[in-house]
Amino acid sequence: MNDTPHKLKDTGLKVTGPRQTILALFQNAAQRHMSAEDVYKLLVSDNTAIGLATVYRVLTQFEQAGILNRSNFENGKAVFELNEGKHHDHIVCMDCGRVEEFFDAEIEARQKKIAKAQGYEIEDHSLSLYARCIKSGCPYKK
Amino acid sequence: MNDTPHKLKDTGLKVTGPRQTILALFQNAAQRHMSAEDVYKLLVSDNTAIGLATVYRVLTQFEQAGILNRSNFENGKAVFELNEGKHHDHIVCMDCGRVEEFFDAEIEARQKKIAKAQGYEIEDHSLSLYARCIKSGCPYKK
DNA sequence: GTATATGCAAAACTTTTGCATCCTT
DNA sequence: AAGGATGCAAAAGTTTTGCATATAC
Repeated sequence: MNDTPHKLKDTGLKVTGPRQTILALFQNAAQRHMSAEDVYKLLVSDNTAIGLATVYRVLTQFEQAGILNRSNFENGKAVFELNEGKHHDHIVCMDCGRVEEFFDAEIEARQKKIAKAQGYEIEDHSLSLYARCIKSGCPYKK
Repeated sequence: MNDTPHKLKDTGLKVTGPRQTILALFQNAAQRHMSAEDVYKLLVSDNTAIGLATVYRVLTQFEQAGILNRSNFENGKAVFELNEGKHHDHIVCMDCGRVEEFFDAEIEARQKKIAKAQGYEIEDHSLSLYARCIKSGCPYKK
């Protein structure tokens, strides 16, 4: 059931307490997208003593190991989410901060085509839509 | 020829030395995309004494006035460019840092459609392709 | 036992703000 | 003359780093 240790070992990272805790946090937390500060606060509220510096180090290592993905939204803080192998882009609600995901093959295809036409080979890309909910679920809907 | 004062007056901003200098800098500089630090360094190398805090304030005011556009690339620093009324997205070269622009009506249309389908109305968006030059112009080409 | 990880504090880096002074209108 | 703008220094916010100690293998 708890395959966290295996997942860590697979990457060559030592299986330490902080790493297991933080990985489990992403696997179980209510919110899928979290900043370093979000993670740290969750740990504190769980009475789990992990230093903020360790949180940053672990998040960076997890990103390099392919366990997490990092995104930079317009608020200036990096947010992380579990990498489940399916690339996607984001819609960020400007009212409530909720983050949803989407994937569009046509946008992906056109990006490649455009880059190539301008003489580039895409290594990575980031597409974020900043929007306002028009559905009823948004708690901050005007 | 120098319509800088008019452009500033039109926005309701007072025509001050720093504002004229910084606007002229964007109108004449070799690079179209500049961070606050880039601007500040250019000013220093021109022996123009403008405080870094003023640079930040002016850039923010110019953005709010619609004179400049702000983008956040993955390096964590905001970059500004002249707003010439034509929305576009960016290709950032990961070797040399060069920034190119593109616009694709189809991508724009699909973004709107996707947001709507998920219950959002787009307010803004940011699309950046991180890529490597395959043409000869890149000075850092491998 | 050795190499790596962690915690804490300090530092780095970008951006913002308080306040006295100066400048535009 | 009055309100807004600027400069400087200090502060704020996020992320990184140095170093002594603790932990995994």
